[in-house]
Amino acid sequence: MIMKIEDCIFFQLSRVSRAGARYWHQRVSVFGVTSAQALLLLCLTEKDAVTSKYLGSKIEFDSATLTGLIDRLQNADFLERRNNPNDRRAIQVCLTEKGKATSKKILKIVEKENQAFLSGLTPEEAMILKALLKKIG
Amino acid sequence: MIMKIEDCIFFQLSRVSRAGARYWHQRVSVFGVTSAQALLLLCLTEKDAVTSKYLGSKIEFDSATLTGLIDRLQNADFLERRNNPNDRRAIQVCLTEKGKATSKKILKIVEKENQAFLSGLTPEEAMILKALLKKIG
DNA sequence: AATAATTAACTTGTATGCAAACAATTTATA
DNA sequence: TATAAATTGTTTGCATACAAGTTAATTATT
Repeated sequence: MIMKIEDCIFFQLSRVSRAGARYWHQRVSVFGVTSAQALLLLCLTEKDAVTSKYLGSKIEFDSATLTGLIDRLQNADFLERRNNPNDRRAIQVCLTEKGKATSKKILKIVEKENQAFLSGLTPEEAMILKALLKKIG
Repeated sequence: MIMKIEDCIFFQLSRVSRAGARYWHQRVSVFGVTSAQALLLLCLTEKDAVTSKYLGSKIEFDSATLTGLIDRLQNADFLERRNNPNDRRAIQVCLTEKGKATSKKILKIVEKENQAFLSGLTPEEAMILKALLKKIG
């Protein structure tokens, strides 16, 4: 019954997630993208020319959030929407040349920045943390 | 170098934090508050009549975010701003009767909801996760 | 005391994040 | 095949989040 705010998982997740987003944003802002935009570009290096629905299932973003993210990345010429010939409801999200170049740069630093952000933990603790987070949801 | 999005700590933290916020929001929305507002009210059960600066250091919210949060909680009559006699720049954030009653209700469920949200983990794993999150930042 | 530097909170502008409602299209079913 | 149901993506409205700049008040320095 005596639960301090520091022991509340919802608070701790929010706190650390925000700290991570701030840190990650600082690293990728030199490429002209935000932290969420960088994650979306990373996603597209794994598989290009995908639907918004696919992206939603992959990074678990709401469709409305994705519309906005795709809008801003498209306006900044990192990607483009193409018509899907098989389904005129769907779109194809495709990286532009600028988007490909930028996502490669992000891919190059992501592992190092993961370690840097978790430098307060031992490598074993970092592995455990990632495994536990993966197990939730 | 081959880092999939599922192995990126920034993505995992964002994903699980959002899932937690959605879950927590569902539980506290019956009290008329959002997930962030519920955390702020919890914070005030520990110590009432505090400055915005104190709240910022306690839950690590930006001052601009806090102004908005306090605004909305004040408009819904959960708390009020009082003048601080010692420092006319500062405010005193004080729970109203409605705020006290509501924060007590939230305090009553927070432990159970913590366990429910982490039901996919063993109690040991849940403890380890909380300890590791606490260690970051 | 007069001025400079600092501080607390607020304002502004932009980007998530999500619920709910919507339009266009496709699929299922009568 | 005509219509109902489901699906894809967008729009709208609201609530975080945060950087940068502002105002009023306090503290430090000359």
